[in-house]
Amino acid sequence: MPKLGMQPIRRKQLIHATFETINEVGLADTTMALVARKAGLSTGIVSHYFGDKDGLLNATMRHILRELRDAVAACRARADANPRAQLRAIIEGNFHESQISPTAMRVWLTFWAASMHQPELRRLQRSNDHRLYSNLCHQFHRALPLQQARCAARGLAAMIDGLWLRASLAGGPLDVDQIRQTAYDYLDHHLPPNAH
Amino acid sequence: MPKLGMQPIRRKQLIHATFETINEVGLADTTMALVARKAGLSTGIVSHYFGDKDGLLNATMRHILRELRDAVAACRARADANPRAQLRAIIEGNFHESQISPTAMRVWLTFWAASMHQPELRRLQRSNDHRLYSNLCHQFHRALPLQQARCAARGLAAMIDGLWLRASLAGGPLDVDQIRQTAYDYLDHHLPPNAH
Amino acid sequence: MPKLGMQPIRRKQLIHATFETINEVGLADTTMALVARKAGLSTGIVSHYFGDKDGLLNATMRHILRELRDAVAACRARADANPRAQLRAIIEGNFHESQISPTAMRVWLTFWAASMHQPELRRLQRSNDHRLYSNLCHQFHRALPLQQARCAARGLAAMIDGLWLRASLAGGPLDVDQIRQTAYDYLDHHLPPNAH
Amino acid sequence: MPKLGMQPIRRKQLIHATFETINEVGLADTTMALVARKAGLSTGIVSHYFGDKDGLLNATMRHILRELRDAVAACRARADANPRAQLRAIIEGNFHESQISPTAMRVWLTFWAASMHQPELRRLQRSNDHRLYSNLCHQFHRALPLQQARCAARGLAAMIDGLWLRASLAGGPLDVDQIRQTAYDYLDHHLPPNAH
DNA sequence: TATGAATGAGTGTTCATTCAT
DNA sequence: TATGAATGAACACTCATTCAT
Repeated sequence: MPKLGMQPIRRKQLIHATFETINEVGLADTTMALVARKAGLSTGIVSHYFGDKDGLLNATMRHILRELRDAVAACRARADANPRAQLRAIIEGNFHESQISPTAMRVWLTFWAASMHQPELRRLQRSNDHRLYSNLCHQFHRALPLQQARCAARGLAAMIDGLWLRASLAGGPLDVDQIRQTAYDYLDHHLPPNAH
Repeated sequence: MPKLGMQPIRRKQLIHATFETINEVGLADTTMALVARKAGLSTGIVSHYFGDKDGLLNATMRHILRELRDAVAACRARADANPRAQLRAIIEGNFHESQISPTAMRVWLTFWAASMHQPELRRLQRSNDHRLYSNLCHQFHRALPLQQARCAARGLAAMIDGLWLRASLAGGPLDVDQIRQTAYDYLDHHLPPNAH
Repeated sequence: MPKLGMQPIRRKQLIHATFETINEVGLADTTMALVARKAGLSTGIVSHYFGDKDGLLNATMRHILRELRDAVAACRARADANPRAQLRAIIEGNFHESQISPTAMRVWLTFWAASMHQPELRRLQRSNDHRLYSNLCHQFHRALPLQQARCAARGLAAMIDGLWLRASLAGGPLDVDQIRQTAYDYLDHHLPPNAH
Repeated sequence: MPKLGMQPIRRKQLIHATFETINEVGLADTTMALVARKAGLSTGIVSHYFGDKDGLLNATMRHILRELRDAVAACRARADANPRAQLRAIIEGNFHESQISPTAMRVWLTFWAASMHQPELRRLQRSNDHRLYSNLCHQFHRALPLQQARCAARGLAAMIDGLWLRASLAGGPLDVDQIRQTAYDYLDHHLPPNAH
């Protein structure tokens, strides 16, 4: 018998290598040979586990979005149940240590751009988008009338994406506190002062 | 007998064709042959006017940013000189008719992503970024203390970019009024009520 | 604990799977993985039993030719000993039920074509060819002078192969009676009327 | 301006190189690089003129069939109009100098085999088949009742194909006279003695 | 100024084969 | 005996670029 249970290990290896490669040279210059070499594997193995290049890229994007979702969920679970705390937790999750590395942001933006012309990536992107807006809207609505809640949610969602966007271009290390503070500041201006 | 003065005409033709091609098939699938065909010209002509592919892409990005800058400048020129009106004019310019077509947004995001790994594009991008922040900061500072002005400017810049970002993924026609309203709403919450 | 006596079983399974695969997708698209899957076995097993791909193909061709030879021999054994009956039996064997399925004909022609550039297959093909000619010649010679017998044998051999060839391209079910009749008709024109 | 009118020249070069390559190494080992090298051109040029490999192979098969058709037509034009002469001319054309080189026969059979699994090649093959049968049938019918004419035509068509088939496997130079004689002999046995 | 024929390096992908288990 | 993970050479095809005209 061959070594069993290699599939999840190899998949993780390759997804990680893809992630690193995209960060280093950009999606346009990411070749399967480069990814395979970074993973320390042969080129043929990629097809074995992911079918083709698109399969690998899809899996990588799924992985990124799942990690983001998990980070947000973890922050929210640790936070109080009141709207302000939950909204702060969503912001915190989106700019959590694990998420805001320059690498993560660059790759995330790369996939966002790619999703404009690749239906499968687009689907993933839009469902992720929608979840963020939906969560924000729900929490705002606990403290604001529906119309205002929707407006505030749209604004905060845009700001979170915009902060990622601008951070993706920054050269040096990010000032995470400042980024988070900008978003918290939005909250302070949009939630009623007495809201918890 | 060579026709004289063709250079600006051909350059415009090719930049326009590049713009359209990127919008239709994405940067990854934009080949010089495709661009040339859309422009109704031969493949060889591109090298003649732009040197190589990068030259064409740089020129195209410059063209886009210049149009954005002009739109903002025009809006500001028409507006009152007071901070609120100027800030609204900046927002208005960024989401002006000429700028917010789905096409423009997609191409703009495409270049943003590409700029992460191409120094020349990156330089263009960052200087454009900086101008937006700088303008916002200056206007906010006329109504707010420096620290608050900077924070508000960071927030609004992020929101403007974020609104573009989210709009780039939308399938159908954009609700421009809603987009603009979201940004105006930010202003209302961050400018002192009595500021003009 | 290795199962004993699997060899003949596995070989039959794999040869049959090869036969079916070639018929379905053609030799060019016949991969070992496809054959193995059709046999319900793993890819590695083929090398185990046949060494390599050529070994499998050689074995498959041998199998086909053996079946053809057996079909002819069986028909001849059932027939009268006189030349006409023997010649008809040879024709009958070549177009016997077991041989004239569209599948068999396609695979047979596939190997014929392949044999042009593969010495081992070529050897098999030529020896088979020669046997057909030789048998025909011998029987014709019992009723005709040598020169005429040779000519008739060449003609009938060519006709038999040609009928297979043309049948291999037919789309629908074959009109076996018509095929056989065409060959019998040749006999009637070339054997002396009084020959038995 | 670039050199004009290269298209027909290059196409001929490449088709000829394909023909030679298939003859030498077989279709399975015919790579585009091999063909291009034999033509003294680069690999990219093939796509430029034929789209892809299938396009090149289709064009090559078309070329072969056209040459065969032309050879037959030329022989028939030179022959008397009576059925026997026309039938002999058809045989002569099919085994004309230009057609019966071992090379031509091998390539012809190669395409026949390939046509079993490639719809476009199959279409070409069948239309060619049908023309041969149709021509034979028409001429036989001038000397025989319809039913017998059809039977004779089927037989001669099969014999012609069979003679090609058997010749394709011959190692050395072909005995063309013997091949032709075998087919003429068929005629003599199937046409009424007094037919012209 | 403009063409498009021609190049050839580089890509994703396939697949026979090997081998540890 | 049997598996299937893993390899890497070979393939068809793409495309930016060059250049004779």
